[in-house]
Amino acid sequence: MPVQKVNDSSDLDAKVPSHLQRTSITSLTMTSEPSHRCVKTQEDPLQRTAEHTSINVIFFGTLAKDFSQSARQGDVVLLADFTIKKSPSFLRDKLHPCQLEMDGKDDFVYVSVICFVKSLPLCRNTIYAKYTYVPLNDLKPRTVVNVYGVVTFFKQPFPSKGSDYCSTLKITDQSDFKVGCNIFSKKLEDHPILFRVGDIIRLHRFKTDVFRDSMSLLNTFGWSTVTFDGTTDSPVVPRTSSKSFHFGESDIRTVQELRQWAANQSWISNDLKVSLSTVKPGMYFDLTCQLLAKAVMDSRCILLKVWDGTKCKHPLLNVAVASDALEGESTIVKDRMNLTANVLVYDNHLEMARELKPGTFLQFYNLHALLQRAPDQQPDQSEHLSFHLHGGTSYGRGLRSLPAESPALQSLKSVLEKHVDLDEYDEVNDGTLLEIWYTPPEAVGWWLLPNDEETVRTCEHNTRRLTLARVKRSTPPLSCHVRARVKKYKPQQLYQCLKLFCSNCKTMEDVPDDSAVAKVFRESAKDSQPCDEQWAATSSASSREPGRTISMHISRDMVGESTHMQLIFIEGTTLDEICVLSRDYKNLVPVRSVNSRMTLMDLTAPFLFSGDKRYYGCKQCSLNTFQNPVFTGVETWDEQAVAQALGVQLMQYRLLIQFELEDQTDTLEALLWENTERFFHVSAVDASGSQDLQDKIQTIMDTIQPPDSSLEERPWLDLCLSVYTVKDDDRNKVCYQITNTEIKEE
DNA sequence: GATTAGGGTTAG
Repeated sequence: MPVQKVNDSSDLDAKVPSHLQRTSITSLTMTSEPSHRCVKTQEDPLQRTAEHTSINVIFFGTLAKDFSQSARQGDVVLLADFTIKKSPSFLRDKLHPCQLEMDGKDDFVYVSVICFVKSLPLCRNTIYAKYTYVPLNDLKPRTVVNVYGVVTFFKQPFPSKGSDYCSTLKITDQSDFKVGCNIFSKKLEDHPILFRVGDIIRLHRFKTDVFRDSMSLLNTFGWSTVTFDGTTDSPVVPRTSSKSFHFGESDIRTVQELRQWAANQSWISNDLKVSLSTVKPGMYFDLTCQLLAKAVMDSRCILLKVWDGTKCKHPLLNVAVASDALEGESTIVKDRMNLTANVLVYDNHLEMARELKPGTFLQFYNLHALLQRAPDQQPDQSEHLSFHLHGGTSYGRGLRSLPAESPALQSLKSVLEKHVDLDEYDEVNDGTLLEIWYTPPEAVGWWLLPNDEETVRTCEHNTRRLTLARVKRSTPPLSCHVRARVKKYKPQQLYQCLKLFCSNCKTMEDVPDDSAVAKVFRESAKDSQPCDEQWAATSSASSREPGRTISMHISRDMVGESTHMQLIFIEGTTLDEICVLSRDYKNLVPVRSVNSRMTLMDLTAPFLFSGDKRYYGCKQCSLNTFQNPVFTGVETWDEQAVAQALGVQLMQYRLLIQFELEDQTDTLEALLWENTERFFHVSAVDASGSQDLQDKIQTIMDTIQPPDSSLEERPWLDLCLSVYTVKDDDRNKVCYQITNTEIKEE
């Protein structure tokens, strides 16, 4: 006879064959007449020790297989035609002195399938043992009981000094008695699933005892726990890792009654929820949040970057982590809005933190808010708020992930949804939302605007700060402000940033290198005879090289004037020689002789040496008025006056650097051109003759873009940008220039 | 197979 199923245990009675008589387990003895007996029993009844209400049943052969496939724990079964044997395990298991063996082909079993709930909805016509729950004020020492309670304190399971994890909790009920409870189990998943104070717990088969004058509970053989959210009016959903457990309408009622009662208790109703917007420095508090990113700091510390969608009133500490060490999304946008809390998780909590995946909802218990200074922060800057989950389990300190459907998360999720545009921002690199952050400080609070840039803007206008992505979408002409880092710059050889610029024809060219200039000098000095000009007084000397004469000419117009030594024309020197001479003479104009007439050198060479400086003329725009120069009416000869007298279009020294700027939204190439001298606090012409000033520029560039630095190591620049168009092959090309910005001086 | 803990702050 195979195992058969019926829908209701009351149907079992109808299945009892007429020749058999039903009996109870307690009345079974070794002398019972088996062929006339059948028993109705249920697995795992409650009160099984005292009256031997529990009996071991052993199935053999196909019956064993059928039964194991049909029956589950808690089912009511009808057994017939069994054999009664002495129980070999009686002394050990304290169950019935007998056991039943089912091995014959005539034996039969009916199984009444009762409903095991994994989740609601309930199966209504279920039958299960009548569990009795003892009010907490009625507990007697050294008994095994079932209780319901509201959790007033709990610790997440922690490793005990023994072999198991230990959950420690305290519960209460309508009697207002507080009872401590310890649960030991090797398996973490068997521990009660508790999220917060106010949760409701049902304990089955817990042993009572007295400890320090109050009752305590300890799990004992056959124990189980089920927990429920304590929120009134929320669905009563049992939380357990167990695949089968009893759960009925009376449980729902009990949970609802406890919820209602607890809601009016001061210890729970006064428990105000702390968020990032309400946390105060020094506080220990519980935080419900979402994990954004994590990074292992060292063997005893993990950084969790979290948010709860609320904006902290204190500046939040940002713990810098190399991007490749960070698991999870970039928090840059949320950092800027003071939405990201950096939580340092220590010691015993690492075991839990290691398993967490970004995106998970988290509950921290006894998190410590601490004001501290970042390592690179100046003492005069305000301290930032950091969060520490210290080692240990005092005050229930710990953390756990929360299932997304948890009622405790409903308010968090609705707050986070209001920031859904931030995620959108991350996806499309759109700067729209950053405008909140980029509005002027007085509008949003000083703490949102760091003052850690290497540059300072000098412009008067108060235009909004934009992201680079926004700048790129804007329509020129436009002035705007950006906060960006230097990704790259050109030229990498900084001496190449020094340019010659003709303000007349807008030609720009590199400063010729010395070898090119020296060549012009050599060619000019070759086989030349000193020129002979009526307007000039000349003195000549032989050089060391045969056939080369060095001549100096001074304008006769100037002889007798105080300025006569201010402008000297020199012929037949090498580049090196004129450099040496220029130390002693204010203005040296190198010339050559063409058919005995004085002529300027090829304008590849400087037309004027003045101390350390060399001045060049524009090849396109210089007029050849040297035939009849006029040297009167000039008080002080400078490069302008000399150029004018010689009919030379003076080229200006300029510094040109092309930056590749970068922020979290985009990159953009911007020139430092018209504003370069102000930016570096260096004049281009001075830099042309000074190694010190060139070194200064190099030092500044090494500060804003340290060699071999990662992006995070590079400082932010607060920049004023000018967006404009230039014609390029009849097409309008949009250009960007850094204007009104200076490097901060130390 | 007994034991573990039995709430009450790290000190980064």
